[in-house]
Amino acid sequence: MDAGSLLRGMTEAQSQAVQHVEGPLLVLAGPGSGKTRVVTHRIANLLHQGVPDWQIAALTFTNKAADEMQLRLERLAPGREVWMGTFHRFCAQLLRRHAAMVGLKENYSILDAKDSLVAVKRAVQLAGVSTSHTSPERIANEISSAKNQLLTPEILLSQNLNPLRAVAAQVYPVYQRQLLIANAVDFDDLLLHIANLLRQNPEMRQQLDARFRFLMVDEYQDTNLAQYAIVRALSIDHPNLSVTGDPDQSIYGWRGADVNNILDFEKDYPSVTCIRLEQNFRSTPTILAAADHLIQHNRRRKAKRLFTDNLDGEMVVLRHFVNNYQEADGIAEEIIRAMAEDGASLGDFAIFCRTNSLTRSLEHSLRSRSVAYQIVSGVAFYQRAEIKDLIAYLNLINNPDHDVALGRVINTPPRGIGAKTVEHLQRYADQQAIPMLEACREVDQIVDIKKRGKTMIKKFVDMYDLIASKFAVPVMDQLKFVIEKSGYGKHLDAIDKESEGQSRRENVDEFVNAASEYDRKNPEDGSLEGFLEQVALISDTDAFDDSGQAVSIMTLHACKGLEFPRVFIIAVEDHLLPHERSRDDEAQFEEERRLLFVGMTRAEQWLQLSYCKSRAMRGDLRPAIASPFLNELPLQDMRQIESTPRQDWFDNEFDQSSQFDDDMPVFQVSDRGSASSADSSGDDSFDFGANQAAVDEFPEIQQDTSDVQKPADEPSPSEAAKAKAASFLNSVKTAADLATGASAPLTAYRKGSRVMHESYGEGTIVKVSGRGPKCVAKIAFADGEHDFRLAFAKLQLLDD
DNA sequence: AGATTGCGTCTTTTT
DNA sequence: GACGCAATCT
Repeated sequence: MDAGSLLRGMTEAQSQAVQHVEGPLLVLAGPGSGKTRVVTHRIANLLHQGVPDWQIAALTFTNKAADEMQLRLERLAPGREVWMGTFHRFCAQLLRRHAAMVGLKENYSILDAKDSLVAVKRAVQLAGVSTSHTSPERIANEISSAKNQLLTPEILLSQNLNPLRAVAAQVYPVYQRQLLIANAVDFDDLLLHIANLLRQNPEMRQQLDARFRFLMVDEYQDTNLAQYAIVRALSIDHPNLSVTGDPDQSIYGWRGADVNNILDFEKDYPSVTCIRLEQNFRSTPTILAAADHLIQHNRRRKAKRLFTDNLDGEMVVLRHFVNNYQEADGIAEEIIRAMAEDGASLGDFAIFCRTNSLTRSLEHSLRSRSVAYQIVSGVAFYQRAEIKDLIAYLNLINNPDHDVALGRVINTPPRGIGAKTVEHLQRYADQQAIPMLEACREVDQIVDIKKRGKTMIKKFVDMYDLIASKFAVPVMDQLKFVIEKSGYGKHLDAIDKESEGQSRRENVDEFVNAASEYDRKNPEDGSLEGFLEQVALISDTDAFDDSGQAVSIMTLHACKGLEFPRVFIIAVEDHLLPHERSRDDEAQFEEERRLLFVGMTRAEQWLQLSYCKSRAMRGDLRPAIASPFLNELPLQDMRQIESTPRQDWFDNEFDQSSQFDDDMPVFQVSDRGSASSADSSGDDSFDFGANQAAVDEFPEIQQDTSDVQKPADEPSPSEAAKAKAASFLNSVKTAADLATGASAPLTAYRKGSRVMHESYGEGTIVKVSGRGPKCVAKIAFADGEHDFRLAFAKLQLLDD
């Protein structure tokens, strides 16, 4: 491809950016302004100008963004290999080469957030600090933010201001020391170590600066101090740094991102060329105007003018619903309607929400209508217990010092090595400052461990040596060997037999496939180490499949960088968007506004915002209030749809005869209103108004309730009991919704079991009898009919 | 040792 | 609703 055709169809501003070769470049790119296109074309142009592949590196925040760029570049400049990837991957690979300089070995492991929390907990114990007024999570958070700001343990100790920081400062050095012993790093360390290396080794910095002569950073508004330091250090002798971003899309302030990095870029590099991409090629003018209207309300902001030549489209919809179930149903219905009438396809739709927990009712509604969906960043595949277990085995093989991994597998499957024994092992390891596997090998030295424990540990070490002896074979073979020899396979089969539900074995098989896929892609340089690195740095957002025929559901954070023809944003309500934890601080409040801005600007043709009158959260039905952001939209130009209230059971007279009305739609059968959700009645933010009325009106029901929940030792109903009664009524309402002949996805507790979510899949309701706590529904499933009883707070499967 | 159960706590966003 | 923890049972 020649230089001329690289510019075809580009605006003046775009082609200027593409043609920029030497010197710092700042591209302020509004949403949908063709930023990725500009970046990839610029890389192609650099190559065309004779810049060697290896002198260029493009840093992104997600693997998906990197893959997308890679793909597009391949079309522009086939066969050229430019390094593209996330900040974390970039640092991980550099660190492999220079591990020794920070006291690590090159086979170091990367801890994910969960693993790192485990390590922090251990460090808290060892440091001997009290967590009475804080939690390991908070401490971990504090350490993480310290790392993001490039603060060493020493600095943190010297400037302890608030009590939480002071505690974190005590734990931080202990934690760091343990990570070194375990030959491991956490996510933040990847950046921190590299930033420190670059600062402390001028020679190495110089070399790398020369090596990565042309550096590009995407989403620059989301860089934190560590990332900033790295980028700057690599652009001193060769300041061919090009950054793209949009201050209005900065949504990671909570993670240490600093918008000033982009706002002050011109100060850092006075000779910068600044280009603004303000023309939007994505959305209709109506959508763009609504988003622009909103973002104008941010005070701390660089003024920007967004415009588009696109044709006018439908009005933005602002829709109100009675509750979240209706909201979910309404969206599902709209999707079905748009597909039937407007020729839309499943992949056109996306649903965004503020928090992950909001996806639940959506799932129910879509599944019950057989609308295919994918949840981006839901319960992650790699976070499932069985997958994490296997990864831990592999980690321990690759890095025998990995204590977190050892802690995870030493008694999984059960090998008779109990908590007490592990504790003794850990203490010994801490004393000797050695990894725990080492301690296992020296188990004879540990006086506290009984003979039986010693034998068990020796057996475990033998097993380890066996599975670790297969080093340097394809990862898939290694994995299969582990599954067989560790006894984990048998263990899994036992579990799968025990609980009929989803098969863990299937997940494991999928993981084995992933391993074989890795082997196939890396026939030469494939190694366990590489596989583990890839697995550690993969994010759930990356699993998003845009070719698939499915509706996409994701958080507002996950939607950045994506676009969809039709977008729904749900729960635009106060305390959710803006989130209650971000309401008080103005900077955070503005970030919430940007979050909504990002969501709105993903839409190409059609956009709906919705909010509810009440929303079920944590088992309780809570009143919801419209988001203040809604008043900042051009409402007169939008289509507002009010809810048409369904006959809600507790909104009206309690009419017993109509309880099992056959026409009543089935909403959701679930275990709403759990017994543990009590004691919230004292809280002003809870309103049991409607339910409370029912409680007062039907004392006999309340009597039933207290019978079920408490063995008659409480004389008069407390506020808490009333609240429990209210949520109980909620459950009864659910039973009332069971209409004969309807089909419903059913999730239930198995009687007497702690197993949550025993899913029975789709079933048809054959018969409903009784009511209240005695209500029994007979439901036919593929494997036959089962009776379900709605007991207090739980849907129970009766004995077979 | 291991399984089970009840209880208390926390629940935003993620590389 | 999810999870960790501690008390209790098998």
